Amino acid sequence: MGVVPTPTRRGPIYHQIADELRARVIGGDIPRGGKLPTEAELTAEYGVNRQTVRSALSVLVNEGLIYSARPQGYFVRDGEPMYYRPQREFRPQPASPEMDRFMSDHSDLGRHPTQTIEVTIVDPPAGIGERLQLEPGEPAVARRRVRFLDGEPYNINDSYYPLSLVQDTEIMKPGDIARGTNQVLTDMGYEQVRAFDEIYIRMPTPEEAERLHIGPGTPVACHICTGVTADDQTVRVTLNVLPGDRHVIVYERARPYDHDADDQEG
Amino acid sequence: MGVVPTPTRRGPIYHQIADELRARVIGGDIPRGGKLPTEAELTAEYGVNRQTVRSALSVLVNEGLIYSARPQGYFVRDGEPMYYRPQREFRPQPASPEMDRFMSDHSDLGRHPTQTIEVTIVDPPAGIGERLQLEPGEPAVARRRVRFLDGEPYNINDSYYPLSLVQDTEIMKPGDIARGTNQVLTDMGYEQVRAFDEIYIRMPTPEEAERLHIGPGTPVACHICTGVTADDQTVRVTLNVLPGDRHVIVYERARPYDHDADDQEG
DNA sequence: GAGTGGTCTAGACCACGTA
DNA sequence: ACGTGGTCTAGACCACTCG
Repeated sequence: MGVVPTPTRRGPIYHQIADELRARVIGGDIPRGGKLPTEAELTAEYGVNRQTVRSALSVLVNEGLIYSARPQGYFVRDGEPMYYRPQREFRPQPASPEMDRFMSDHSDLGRHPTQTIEVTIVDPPAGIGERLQLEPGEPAVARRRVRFLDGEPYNINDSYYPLSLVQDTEIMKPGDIARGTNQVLTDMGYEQVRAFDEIYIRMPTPEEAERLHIGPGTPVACHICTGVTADDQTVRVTLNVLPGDRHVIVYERARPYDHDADDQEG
Repeated sequence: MGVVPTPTRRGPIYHQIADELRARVIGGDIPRGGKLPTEAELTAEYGVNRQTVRSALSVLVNEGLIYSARPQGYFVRDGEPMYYRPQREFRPQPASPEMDRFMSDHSDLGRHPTQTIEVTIVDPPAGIGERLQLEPGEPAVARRRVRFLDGEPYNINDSYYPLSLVQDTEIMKPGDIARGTNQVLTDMGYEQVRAFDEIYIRMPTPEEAERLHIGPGTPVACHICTGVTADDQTVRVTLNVLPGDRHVIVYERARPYDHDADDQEG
């Protein structure tokens, strides 16, 4: 019944086929962006049913190693991720205050940044209300943005504010705010002096997958930033959703350190 | 042909079934840790073939929402992630220098931390050699650790050093180093004054999945830390692999900031 | 032994994009 | 028109764990 490529057959057939195809890809036999054999060819090559071949291929798709482009076939994934730099230090105002850092960072690189902004009053999603210290049922204002580079979605950036705080302020205005929303809050007497950052890693929800054009096998990082005033009042929660195939989160630490989860072993 | 649950049928049947089951889980009809109907029951309920039901369930498994525990059935995922805190600031030596931060952080919480350490001379994996500024073929020393909490794998922590730098030093010794490896390097005249951090998000390799007991639908964060001396010499690269279902990366920013990828919109 | 999910086969029809 | 992958059915055997 067909060629048995691995004499040491371990586990189900589709695992063996997936292992061999993975080795071909990683070993460079099939280059980046290259085309895999068709399902029919693999069916003949391994002498198994088409569904078995499909099971093997779906393993690699779910690993994010390959993708299918019907009806052209399966291809090895390619593409370098962008850099995502959480801001660590106080820095001077940018040259053009009407353009935010995302916009100015990327327009330098010859890429064309665009974004959509939408402001709504919402019942805050799970987790957001708690971080904003809202009573159950208390509404929040959501400034939702999707950012694009050269027309491709780059990330989701949704900021939430207590409605009681920002009602009838500039923050409710859809569209750019020249000063920046944090400055608006500062001018209102709510300067943020601390921020808590959390990064969760998970698979996208179907809604996120659609909003960001995320394919199978692609996780997202969920960066939640909570801004707090000197009075320990939470005035803002920002939710960033970053597709894993398009981002590297990078930052630099300028001071020496002695103890680090990375490398210290007492 | 069975009950059609959604009068507005969009897309393939297994998507519709997956959507309905997802709604049941998210809506709380099936609580955390609760059991889903069996494949046979769903087959009867929806009047479709078992493979169609399995396709729907595999969608939710790959989203990380449910898991299967044969032969008990499918269950809604549960479990709170641990905190992972990249160190940001200089901090004093811990009370017990022979125990690293991972160990002391978690023994406080009534969890039992353990780790395995293994030191080998290796041809550095892709990406590591470049970061260490090694010539092609030049070997590196790998200190590989897997850390456990209560016997369950928590993360992978592999540090790489140029062999030419650390040959015949304490770093080659498998097992704990009382001073800490960074202190050893400092005492050798290679104090690290800067570090570059990169976080990649992706699905685990099969080897990582096995080493860390990672189930389907669980992405990993890959935290790469590159330590540099005042002479711009790279003396260490650490590779952390964190399963997404067991970690939240958290940190606090103590200074105000005006421009931030999170929230600034000029 | 009974019931679960895991794997595999055989065959069929469809939607889609390219040629 | 053709070949691609996407979906679906029908039926079968297996390994495992539980009662």
